[in-house]
Amino acid sequence: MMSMNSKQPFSMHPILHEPKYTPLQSTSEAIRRACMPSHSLQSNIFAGFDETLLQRAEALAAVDIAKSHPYKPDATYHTMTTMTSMACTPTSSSAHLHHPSVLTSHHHHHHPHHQGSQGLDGDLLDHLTPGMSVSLGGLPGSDVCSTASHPHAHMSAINHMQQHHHHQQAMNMHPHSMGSHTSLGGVDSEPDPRELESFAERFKQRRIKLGVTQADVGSALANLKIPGVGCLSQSTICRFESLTLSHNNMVALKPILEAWLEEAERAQREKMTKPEIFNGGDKKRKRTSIAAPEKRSLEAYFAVQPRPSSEKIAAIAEKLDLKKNVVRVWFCNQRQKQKRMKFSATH
DNA sequence: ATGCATGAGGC
DNA sequence: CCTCATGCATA
Repeated sequence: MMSMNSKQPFSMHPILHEPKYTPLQSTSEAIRRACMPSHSLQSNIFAGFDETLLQRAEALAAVDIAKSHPYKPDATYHTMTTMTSMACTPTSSSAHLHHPSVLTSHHHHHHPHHQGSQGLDGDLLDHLTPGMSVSLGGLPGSDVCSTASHPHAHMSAINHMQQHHHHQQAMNMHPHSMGSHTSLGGVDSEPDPRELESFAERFKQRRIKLGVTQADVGSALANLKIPGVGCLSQSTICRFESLTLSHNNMVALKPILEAWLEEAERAQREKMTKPEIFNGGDKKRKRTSIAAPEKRSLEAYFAVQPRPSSEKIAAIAEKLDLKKNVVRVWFCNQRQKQKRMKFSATH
């Protein structure tokens, strides 16, 4: 996580695909964010609601937090409570033709246990502010993708198989060839976390050696034209390298990134000569920021009830003066985080 | 590097 | 409405 790859490739120009964006995003309603001075206890907003839980949660959280938490610096949004700059993230809504791919790898193996230990996510983020490699959008460089060029590509799923809650699972479906892994004895699956971890490390190292940013890799993936595989974002590449994806996701992505790496190094050998530039346009989307105090409350509620009902979410939203959907999504994301695998300790 | 968000697919 | 995989916007 703390590694930095400040790699800003010079000017490479691939031929890549175009940034496919969705011109319009959703989020229709506007954000009201009024200021509620009386944040403390003005409980009871909704009649039929059980506010006891909330109050207890807050109390609990207060204690918990107070007694032992340095807390994360993460919240850069200091205590300037709401109403500051953030505003709506409207960007209207409508179509969204994008469904990247759903690369999932089957076997879910759940580690029903601990792991992160972030009841309140204290160590979820120990990021140091790196300020590096951010070479998004625009020019995906990397001549790695020498040949072919073609605009967009994506969608299609390689395999989906998620959530099989209480059952055991497994079917098999794999992303497809490209040789990667074992497959010796039994089936081809090799969820071996150790291998994944080392691959991720190796991948990053070689990627940097190639002078390619995470964003470049993501874009370049489309050039591999692997059926069902389009490009990926810098975020995903970053998460892959830092192992902050679910195990299944790591397993599914590995062969793809492995293929890219192979191709990239091959291409590097026969060197470039395919100058071309390309650029993309842009669009905006605003990201909502939840202030630290609110975030603390959310964490408190989460500790007590990770899966609040719709009504509770509404009440919480009301109390914190956040949009209900923001709260709902926050809980979803929190659950994902709580669940996500950080192999480090799992073996 | 990560927070908040969207959307597909499942139940 | 959830889970999961991903992404945009940001710090």
